[in-house]
Parts: sequence; C-alpha cells; structure tokens
Amino acid sequence: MENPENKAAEMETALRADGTRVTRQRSALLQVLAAADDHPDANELHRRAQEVDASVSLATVYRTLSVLERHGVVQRHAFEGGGARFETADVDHHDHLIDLDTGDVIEFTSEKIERLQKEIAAELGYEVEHHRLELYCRKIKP
Amino acid sequence: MENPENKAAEMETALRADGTRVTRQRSALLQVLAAADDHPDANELHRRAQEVDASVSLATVYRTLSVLERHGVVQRHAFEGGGARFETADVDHHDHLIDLDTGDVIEFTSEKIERLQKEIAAELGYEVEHHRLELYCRKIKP
DNA sequence: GTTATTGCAAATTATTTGCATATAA
DNA sequence: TTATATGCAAATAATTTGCAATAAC
Repeated sequence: MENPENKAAEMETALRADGTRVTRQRSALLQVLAAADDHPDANELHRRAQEVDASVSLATVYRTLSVLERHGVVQRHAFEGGGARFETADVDHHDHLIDLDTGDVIEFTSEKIERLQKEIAAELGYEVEHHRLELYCRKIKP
Repeated sequence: MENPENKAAEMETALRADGTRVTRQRSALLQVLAAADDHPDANELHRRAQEVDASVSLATVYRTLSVLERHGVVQRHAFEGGGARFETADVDHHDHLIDLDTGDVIEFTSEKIERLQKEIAAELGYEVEHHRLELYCRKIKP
C-alpha cells in the first residue's frame, strides 16, 4: 500500500508539523521503522538503526520512540514476557491473531467487534481510549 | 460462589497434589489472593501478605506467584504500564476494562464478542485457543 | 533426616534521566 | 543563534538468582 520511503517521509512530516526536529538519529530510526514488517523491541530497533547511522544510542531510541508514540506514528505493544514492542501506527487500527505453532502474527480488523467494545464500555460508564485484542490460535486441519 | 477460605484451601490442595510444600509464607499469600477482589501487583500482594505473616519476603512472593501460575491457580496479566498483576484463575473466562486514570480493573464478558472472535479466526483458517481483550478507558463525565 | 523453600543481598533486564555538548532550524 | 536533541553514565523499577540457613513432610 505504501512504500517504506514514503512512510518514513510522512512520519518526518508529522514531526516537523509540530516544530519537532528531525535529527540524523531520528531519520535513521524512522527509516528502520518504515521498513520493518515485524514487531521489534527497542533493542532490536537500536541494532537496526545503528546499521543506518552508527551514532544512534539506545537512550535516543527510547526517547524517540516516546516522541513518535506521542505523535501517533508508532504504536507500542505490551506482549507477555519481555519488554515493549513497536510498529508503525496504521491509519486504521488492527488486532492480532497469533499462530501458537509458528509464532506468525496475522493482523485483522472487525468493525463489529470495535462497535461492541464501545457499547460494553459505554454501559459501564466508560469511553474506550484504546484497546488490545489478541487471538491465540491454531490452524484448522483441512 | 466461593468463600475465600474454601478458595485458599482448594489452592493448597492443588499444590499438595503435586508434592509441592505449603509453607507459612505460601499460606499467607494464598489467603491474600483468595480474599482479593482486585488485580494487585507483586508489591501490593507482598504488602498484604506481610499483614498476615510478617516474615514473607518480596522474593518469595515472586517465587510463589510463579509456582501458582504453573499450577494454574493464579493468572498473570501484563496490562500496559507498570508490572504484572495477578488474580486467582477463574473457571469462566472474562475480559478486562482498565480505567486509565485510576488503574481500576472491571471484569466483563460478552458472548457476542466471543462469537465474533471465533468467526474471524475461522475465516482465516484458525481455531481460537485462548484470547486476550483489554479495553483501556476513561470514565465518561456525567 | 532430606530436600524444598526461605530471606537477604547482589544481579539482571528494561527503561529513564541529569548533564555537558552537539546540532537542526 | 538558540532551543531542542544527543551520548554517556548513573539512576530507577521490576524481577530473578546464588547461597547459607530454615522448616515442611
């Protein structure tokens, strides 16, 4: 849908719109994030970013990830065991189906489920800020 | 359905069945877990357990929680922000609504959502083994 | 009496922060 | 030019672990 270069450029634009500076290090991280098709943790992102620009420190990766999250261009996931993992935020939210046998992650969306969630929260007097839905599954034998 | 004393006794039985020893400290923690109607973290459980038996150390709380999880009598939750939180494992599954301002957790179930989840997985050729649904919410101003 | 379990303190892991320096705009 | 970002190292926070002492069975 979107090539990594455009994606990175769009994220830069989102930062600049704000007066937020796009440094060498941030560019490197954006490039890495735009190219990633998995859900790396901060350490892995640091490793990849250093391949682009060796000067990127882990502290800056963490700081930049927070900035990017605040700008809504990356999403932080709190999967079980270990630290946070990240992916570029899509325009449309998606949930995750995890294949228990292979570890594969399939992304999906369901308007119906989103609607039900809002209804349930509303009944309890709440408004959904965001949510997390993970289906841990096994492939059906054909 | 179940008073705390029975609950604690059942958990002890589950441990003993295994040859696992029920120490003073473990009893204290089981008592605290059985009485809890919220989702405390390890630190809070330690605080409460010490009221029952002052000798309980935080290290033992962590070690015991792992043992209990392995025995399937407590469930560990990795909610966003902060450390793991725990509750006694219920027979029937429920989902969680987390109040972002207070950290309160409200439990809920939705047959409709469960059904939709199964449908979505089936469409993708999968069968749901287990799932996790968390709604991060803010209270609606009245 | 054995062997699992404990408390303590030190180690680990993930993340954050203070500060002097570098740099994007 | 000047405020924002950076690297580094030290600080936190959550959890785990080694080890000698203790206690459950």
